[in-house]
Amino acid sequence: MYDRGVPGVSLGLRERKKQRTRDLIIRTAMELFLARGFDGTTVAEIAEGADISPRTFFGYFASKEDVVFHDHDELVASLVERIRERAASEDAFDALRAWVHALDAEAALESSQQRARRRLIRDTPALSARDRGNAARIEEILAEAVAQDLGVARHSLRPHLVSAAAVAGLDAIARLRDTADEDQPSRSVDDVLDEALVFLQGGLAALRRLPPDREA
Amino acid sequence: MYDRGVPGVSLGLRERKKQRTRDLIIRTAMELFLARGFDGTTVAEIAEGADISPRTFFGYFASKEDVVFHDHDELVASLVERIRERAASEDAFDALRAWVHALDAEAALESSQQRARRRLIRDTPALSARDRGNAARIEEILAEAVAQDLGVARHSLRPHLVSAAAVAGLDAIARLRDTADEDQPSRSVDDVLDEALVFLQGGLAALRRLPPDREA
DNA sequence: GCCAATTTAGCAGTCCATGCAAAACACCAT
DNA sequence: ATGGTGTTTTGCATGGACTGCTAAATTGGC
Repeated sequence: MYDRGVPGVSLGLRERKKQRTRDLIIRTAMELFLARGFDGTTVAEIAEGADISPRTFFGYFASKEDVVFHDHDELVASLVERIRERAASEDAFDALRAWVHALDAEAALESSQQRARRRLIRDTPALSARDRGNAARIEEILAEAVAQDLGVARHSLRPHLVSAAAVAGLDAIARLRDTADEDQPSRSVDDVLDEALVFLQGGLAALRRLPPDREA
Repeated sequence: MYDRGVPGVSLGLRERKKQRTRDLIIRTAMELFLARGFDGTTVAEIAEGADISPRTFFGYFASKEDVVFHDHDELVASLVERIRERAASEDAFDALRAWVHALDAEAALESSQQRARRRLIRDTPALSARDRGNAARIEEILAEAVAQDLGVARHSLRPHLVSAAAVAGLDAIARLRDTADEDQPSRSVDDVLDEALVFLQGGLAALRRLPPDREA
């Protein structure tokens, strides 16, 4: 019943098949979404394309949207882990930067699909909404880590100011990837992240010259 | 056909009735939402309570969600106007602060309903998502104004860092209102806004000590 | 009171999503 | 290989948001 988290090893045949079906659904759905648009694609069509019954689709994904964000949980998990296991010398930003870097290396391989996906999300209102929800979750995670670093309460203002700015930086990076190599490579990921970090560290420094954060 | 924007005056009887129906729908819907939850209330029930046909409901609102955010358009319009008409001596933050203040004064009157509404939004996923979308729109507006102030391009990074932090401050203020007067009044609105402003101005100052913003 | 425009209603239909129970399937021990 | 067992898949029925179309009711102006 329990997956021991070791990937690729010792999955029963059953699990393998489930995994294959899941991948097939994702691949089929994405193709259709890109061809006909998200709203222009029905669950029934995805099911047909993936050779399963419509009902089965919902056994794999709770909603049509979930297919588009199929990797979000992993992504969040990896960020959480990276932050939780950061060295004592690392603050939350260092961990964030390292994480983005690692991600960037992976993503470069399949960047054309990634871009198509981001474009799809961008011009499908339902998906943009969901995407912002995902960003909000990341912001929350960062805020918590920053709160630790600063030694203040989880819900106090400063960590949220900081993490909001950091997420804005991440957003800019995503946008940057979308438009990359259409013209010149434009700014590098590091460049943007650096600027964001300078900004929020400067902001924190300014606050430190004031009375400390009161209240939750 | 055209509403000349003068409120309360010279609206034909037809428009008046429409307005009354609209208000009735809002009032009815909100009561039901608060009593049975957003998901636990059907459009059919709202229609029945407001004495209209279900079909007519959709003549007034494009979706069930829209009822909850019925005032969002006005709100955005008022912010846009306030920012557009700010004095030459005012920057975007000054305008924002003035706007929040004005809003705060109004809202104080019906704060109990406001709080109920915010609670509803907070614990209904669909509504939270929509709310974040609204916040994103405000962030966009602010970013544009800040870009003007800074004399940089609309889509460059800094305005977005700044406006993201500002919106985080607004968020904190909203949260603060939600929990207000359950215990002591806690921090004042100004207090939070000030801190946010110190933060982002400190951030900007730090950036100014670096090469200027390259690229869009 | 009548005409023209607008608002409301009714109806049929699409689509997402869910619960439930039967069928198909895979795994295991014998 | 065979039957038992747990899991996955499926079909069927249902509920609910939302839309297009068309007919009816209402309203304002004359």
